[in-house]
Amino acid sequence: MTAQLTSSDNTSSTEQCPHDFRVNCGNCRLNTICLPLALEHDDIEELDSIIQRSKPLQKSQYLYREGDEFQSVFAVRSGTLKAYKTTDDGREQVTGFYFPGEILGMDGISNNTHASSARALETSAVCEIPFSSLEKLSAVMPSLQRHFFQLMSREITEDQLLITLLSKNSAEQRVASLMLSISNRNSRRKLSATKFRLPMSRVDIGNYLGLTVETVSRVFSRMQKMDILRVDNKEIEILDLEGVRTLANVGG
Amino acid sequence: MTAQLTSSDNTSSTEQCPHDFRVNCGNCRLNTICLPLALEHDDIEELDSIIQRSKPLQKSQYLYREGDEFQSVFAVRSGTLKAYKTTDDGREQVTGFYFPGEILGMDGISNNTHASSARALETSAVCEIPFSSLEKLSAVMPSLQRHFFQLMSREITEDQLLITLLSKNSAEQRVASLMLSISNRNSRRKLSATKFRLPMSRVDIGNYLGLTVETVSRVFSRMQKMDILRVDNKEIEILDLEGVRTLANVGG
DNA sequence: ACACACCTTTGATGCACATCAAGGACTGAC
DNA sequence: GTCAGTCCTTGATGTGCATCAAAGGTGTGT
Repeated sequence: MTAQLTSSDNTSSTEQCPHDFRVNCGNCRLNTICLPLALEHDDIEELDSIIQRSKPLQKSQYLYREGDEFQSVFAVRSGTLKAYKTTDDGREQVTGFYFPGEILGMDGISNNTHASSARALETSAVCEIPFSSLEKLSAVMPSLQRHFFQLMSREITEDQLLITLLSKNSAEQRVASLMLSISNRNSRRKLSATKFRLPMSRVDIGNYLGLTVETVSRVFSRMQKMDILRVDNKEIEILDLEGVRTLANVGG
Repeated sequence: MTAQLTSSDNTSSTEQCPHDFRVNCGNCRLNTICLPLALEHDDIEELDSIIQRSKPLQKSQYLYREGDEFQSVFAVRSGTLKAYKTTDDGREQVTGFYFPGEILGMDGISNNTHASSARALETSAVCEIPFSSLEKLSAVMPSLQRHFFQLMSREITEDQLLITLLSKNSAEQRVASLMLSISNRNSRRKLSATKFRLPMSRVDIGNYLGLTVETVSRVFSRMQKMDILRVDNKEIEILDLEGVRTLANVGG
């Protein structure tokens, strides 16, 4: 990982608390994920100055709700959030899970209104980035403008992947794909790609993947019998990464 | 519709050909859809100067292919295009249909590579907007920057709608929703909201909606029996718009 | 330590849509 | 015009996942 730009005052104890909000972009562990930018030191400070950090969200607290006025996008600093829409007949559709370093809320730009709700799956801290400031800053920092175009474009391509998954793939392919996705996002954060704790419930997984809880549970059981996954409630261990990949693509 | 900004040289015969590429943004019939901007006359001319117009695409010709280097986004001037991804095992997933006034290609920004392919469903004309020029222009035209952020955000919210549709809704709800979507997009272009010709095949519809051709066909037949739709091959007439809306939301 | 609410698993049954199959309609080439 | 190819429709059958049902597990607050 790249060198810290500053050595600030929060190296007090053994390690900084992941939910600590007294951290700036320059010394944030996640800045290579959230801001893979060729920014000058001054630029980072300028960006840093518009970002608001606040107290962590507790589990199941809302970050924003569908219909709220859109003002900011958010970067996850710690924890996990889910975004979801409520359908006309009152059901939920989970549209994404957001891990540290990832940005959410961009679907609110088009109508100045959040198109989905977001809530914490566990205690989580976020950085709030007021969109109007971001727009102004983007106009004078071409690399920031480009970065946000790219972020939004990535959101589109990821949604397209999910569309394909839902439209064409079996229950096993869907669950295997999600496990791979989480695995990849963990390794990007230098965490284990094969052993992790799921922050979301089976209900949320099923909801995201267009399956019922029962089906998700059954798929996990089958994958255990195949010896490619070990499941202990929310603790997951991928025993055969290649096997999961095959299952995700070739399908079963 | 708003007044034309200029009266140019292409009012020759009765009406300008819809595929004519010698048209600029100022006098384009679609500019209230494509560019609902508070742009000054000079700004529109500047934007106009970066846009490239070329010969129409014939049916089934590619606009771009998955993996091509990304250089431009495109605005549809006439005709219809479909965008689709090819899955690992060689199947197609249609991710969207694009009608006149709509923008496609934005999924290529994130990796400088087109994430999907786009081809014409019928003879179609497009405006090519080189992205590098667009970026530069956006930095000095705040309303243009905002417009593109909004366009991309809208693409995200529309993908989320499709995700919900695929994940939660029955075959009838899906088909009814697509008919409504086409109806709405037609009326935005001052065309009939109840009578239109489908530019895409049943295969494409099924592919987009995650259904087989047979199911799409059967749903059309059922909707005819219910007297809410008249289907004659690709000619569609919505007989009971309220009925279609109910079917789309409440489902059946 | 207990109780209560919620989450997860497993089994039995049913159904919506896929698959397989075949005939008919449209389209373009010559 | 007619032929070949593609597209669309309809019917018969099969299956993957939803639904219904119930029991065991997990965590939390007191």
